Amino acid sequence: MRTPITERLTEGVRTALANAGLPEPETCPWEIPRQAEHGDYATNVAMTLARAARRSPRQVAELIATHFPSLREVERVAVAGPGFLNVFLSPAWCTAALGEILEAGDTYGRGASERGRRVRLEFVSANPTGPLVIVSARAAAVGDSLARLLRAQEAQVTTEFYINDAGSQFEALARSLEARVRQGLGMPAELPANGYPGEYLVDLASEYVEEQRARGADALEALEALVTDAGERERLERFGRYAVSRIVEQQRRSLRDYGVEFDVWTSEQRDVRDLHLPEKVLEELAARKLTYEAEGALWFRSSALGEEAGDDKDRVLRRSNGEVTYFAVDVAYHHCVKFRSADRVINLLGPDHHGYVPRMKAAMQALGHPSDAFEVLIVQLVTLLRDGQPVRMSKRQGEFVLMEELLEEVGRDAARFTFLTRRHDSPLPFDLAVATRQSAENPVYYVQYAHARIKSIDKQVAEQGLVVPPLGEIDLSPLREDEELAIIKRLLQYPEVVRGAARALEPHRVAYWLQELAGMFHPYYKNHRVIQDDRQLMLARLALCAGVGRVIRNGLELLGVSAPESM
RNA sequence: GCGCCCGUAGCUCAGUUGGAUAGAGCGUUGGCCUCCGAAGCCAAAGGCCGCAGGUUCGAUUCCUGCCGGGCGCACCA
Repeated sequence: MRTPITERLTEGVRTALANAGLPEPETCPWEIPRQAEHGDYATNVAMTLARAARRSPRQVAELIATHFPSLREVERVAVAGPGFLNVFLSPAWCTAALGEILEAGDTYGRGASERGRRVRLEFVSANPTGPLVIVSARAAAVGDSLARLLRAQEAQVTTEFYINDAGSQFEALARSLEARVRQGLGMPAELPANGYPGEYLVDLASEYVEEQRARGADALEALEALVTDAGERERLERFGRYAVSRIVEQQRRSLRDYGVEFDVWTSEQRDVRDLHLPEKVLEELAARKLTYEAEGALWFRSSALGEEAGDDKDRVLRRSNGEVTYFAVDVAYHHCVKFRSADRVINLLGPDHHGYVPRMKAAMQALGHPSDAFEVLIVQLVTLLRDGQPVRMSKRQGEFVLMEELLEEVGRDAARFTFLTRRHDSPLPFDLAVATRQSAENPVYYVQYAHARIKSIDKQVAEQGLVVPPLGEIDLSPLREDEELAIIKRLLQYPEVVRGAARALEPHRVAYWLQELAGMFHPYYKNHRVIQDDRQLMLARLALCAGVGRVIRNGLELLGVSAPESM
């Protein structure tokens, strides 16, 4: 499809308005009516234009309809209700368009609505204090799909995982590992009060001790010297860095198994603090007269930034003990790094961070970035159930369901698809027992099954030795059934679904749409035979099936879900 | 108390930047495999779209208030 159908229709409307001597509308929104009698596409431009045209909506609609140019795509234009314009597509054009869909192949559905935009997309960014849990799986599914959607619209996307390898949680992690190492060396040690009790740190500690042991007696002695003699800074550094690198490596592996890879892994310590970016940004804010000192600390005047960006109170940038806050570091990072290589910054955060959003927006705006250039999507919690009973997920208590376990239990495709059947800001109950027990009834299989069925038809054709000419030579005109036409029209909507999902940052739209497409294909398959004696009809139907299969595959690709040939 | 998000079928959720007679899956009930894959198809039942106002030709969608639920309100990250 060189130009989406709605653009052609809009051109038609503009031409008609010009011919009728009526004013131009700013936009011409097209919707797909629920009922077939209302056509394939409908618009309310006439109603929005009525005031400026000083005519009744119906009169405007009539004028547009009578002056509407003849287009190959359009069979007729009708006026209905208070002033709707209902457009009926030409069946002949639709069937011919199927050929174009097949020709476009894996590029069908791509668009250019985000062309030239550089997007920096951060998601998951779990603390490096333990393995990934199920919320991260949701964030990963949403974030990865968003990246795919935006890329399908020619945005230049950089995906990023931010590692919080500094600050108090980092220190708690380092102390926890140190305690476990002491225990591994047979020394008395207790976990710090705010430490991480999980078993994985015990394993990590014993691996660390083993590594040193394997290097020889010297290394082991050096380790013992470290825990007994070395200063606090050095111990924190050694154990903290080791724990973070191992845990991040594990997180990276889990994500890769899940089909999610990041372009950039950023270290808070190395890429922000060590470069003294926080100090730089504090100076910049000070130069703009947006900071002040009080109670020994340095504050950001976030409450004084106007209604839109305003925070409800001022925020501390540098504590009275001289350390910069996490907030200051984050502001520095966004301003000095992210915005230097992007004009649009999108962060996926958990609901526990939503109070944090206003101050970040305020800071970004204060530093001169357009208010809509920095976006935060809150990914709601996943409440995990097993047979209806809540599964507690607390790292502190050491009882939680890992992302790896989720993948093992319900599978990558089912997990990703399930996460993408809800809006990101809607809480998601996920019953592990149900998901496994009824995995065959999961919506993802409904969609995948349609694809597998189509592939199976192709196999049948090959086994029966039937010769299928190249697509360009197949006459598509035998596709005359209502269901066939409806399916083709559905396929023609696909590029706009993708564009809409990318614009709204809502991958779930694609998931829903695919379910509906599969919901049209399955009954069609039941009611009409593809392989049959009428060779012309068979070839045309094979082409239709190929179109459905292609769009399902393209759509699932945007969700990061596989399209199996058989299942 | 203040702020953000959410109240749609028994359950879980969609509802296309305000559109025409509100949808799907699960669950329930009843049918369909000598015919390209039954992970499928067909049918039935199920709704004051939380409540009350307002804006509009038109509201599940926007505004206000109330009721009910979740979350956040650190010199933590």
